[in-house]
Amino acid sequence: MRLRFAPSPTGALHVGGARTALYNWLLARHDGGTLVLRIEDTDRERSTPENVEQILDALRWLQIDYDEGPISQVARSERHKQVLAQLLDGGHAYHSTATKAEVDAFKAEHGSKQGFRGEAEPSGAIRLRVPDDGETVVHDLIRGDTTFAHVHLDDPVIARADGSVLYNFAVAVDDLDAGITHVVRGEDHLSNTPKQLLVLEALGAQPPVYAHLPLLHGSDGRKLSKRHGAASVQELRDEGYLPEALRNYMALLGWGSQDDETIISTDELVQQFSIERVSKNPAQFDHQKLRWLNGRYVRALPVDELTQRLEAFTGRGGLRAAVEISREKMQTLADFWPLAGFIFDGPADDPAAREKWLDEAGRVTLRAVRDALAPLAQFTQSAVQAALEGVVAALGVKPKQVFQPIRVALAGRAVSPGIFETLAVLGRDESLARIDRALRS
RNA sequence: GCCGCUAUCGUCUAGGGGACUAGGACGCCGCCCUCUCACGGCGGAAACCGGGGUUCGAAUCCCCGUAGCGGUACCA
Repeated sequence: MRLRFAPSPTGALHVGGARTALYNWLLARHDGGTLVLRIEDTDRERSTPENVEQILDALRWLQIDYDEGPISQVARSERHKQVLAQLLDGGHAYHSTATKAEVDAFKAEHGSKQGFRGEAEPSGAIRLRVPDDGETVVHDLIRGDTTFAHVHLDDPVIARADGSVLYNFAVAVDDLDAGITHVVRGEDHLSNTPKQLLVLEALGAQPPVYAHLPLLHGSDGRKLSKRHGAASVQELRDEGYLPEALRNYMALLGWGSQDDETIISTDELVQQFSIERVSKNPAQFDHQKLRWLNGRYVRALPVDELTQRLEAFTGRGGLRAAVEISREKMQTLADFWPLAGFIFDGPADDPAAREKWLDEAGRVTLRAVRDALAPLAQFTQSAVQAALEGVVAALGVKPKQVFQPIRVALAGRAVSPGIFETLAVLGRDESLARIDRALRS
């Protein structure tokens, strides 16, 4: 199998494109095949080096690698010109100066169901000659056969008047030259496929096998865009998602394993993935489910590994102890600092929490807590726990009445990692200092 | 407008003629666990787009309708 991922560098890589890349990668790795990366940069207006770099960066982060490329499509313009000449010589294509208005006029005259047919002219853009009769059938691994009657097709422009080639032509030639056996791409290309097939047929070439993936939609059922929150791979990375979790989630968007499992490692995906099981209907991208799935992956990570990732994510060091006590409460890497940042930056400022838990009764309790903690020989989690449970028993109050004031004194908020763990991580001096500060304020 | 694709809980899906009183997961609701928040456990509400066929029998096959989406560029 020779597959390809062929993004157009007109913006950041979005999850839709990332999923297409993933599916191609999964198929290539499953089969021991080859994945070719091609950059479809024939739109010179919108294609930029920055966008190319963004795509490469996104693929690197996702750990989706490729075996050949990246190949720039414009770099192949000599070959494209050569094939263009071949089609012109063979009478399969012709120059035409017909404008959009003229095409519309043609249809008005011949009926809206009649595709445009032009006359050969000495100059102008180049159109592919579509046969008047007959049909082109797209054989699709996911959708079965789709028939396109030639009479409905316009003679497509395959090269601009300046000689530069257009997508439907370049794709067909490049896939052919790269020896691509399977074209796996979004369903938005299904209607383009007969044009590409016609180019290949004019060249007398054998077409690849096609598989058109269902499109990805946002939460409102419409095309995924900025409106739906993070839509690019970079944004997802910045929101603290793990690449392995994102791969798992994207795989599930349009595909289900036989036993309908939800958590599937990348290795298992490589083993199980098959194009035949890809569904035909569009899927909506659901941040909620991704968050949940990411939480599962976060919790499955060894503490050292998670610490390393969080240190890279936050740009801070010495996080291990804080990570250990807060990992159960995180769903994304971005959740860490709001939850545990107080350990390093000092207590947060939450007036509502102070008012509720550091009232007169809270302060009385906090003093008792201080007296119980100060003389501890070992300031370990278990020693702290024993001491505090002693305070609870001695005061005869609910545990919460003792723990919440401590929590607010240490963290400045009513939410934090477990209180025994937090005290142990902060250590005696810092803990007592924070308690004293709370009592003074 | 024309061409085409699609149609199972709110969402992602399992299902490929009888095993379906339609299963799982996210989310939601309730209970349990509990020092907060989470995690975890248990339970619950929630779907076969509509209409015709085919068949002894249809979520599954066919047709029509409807809806959504895609294409219809000298964009990709």
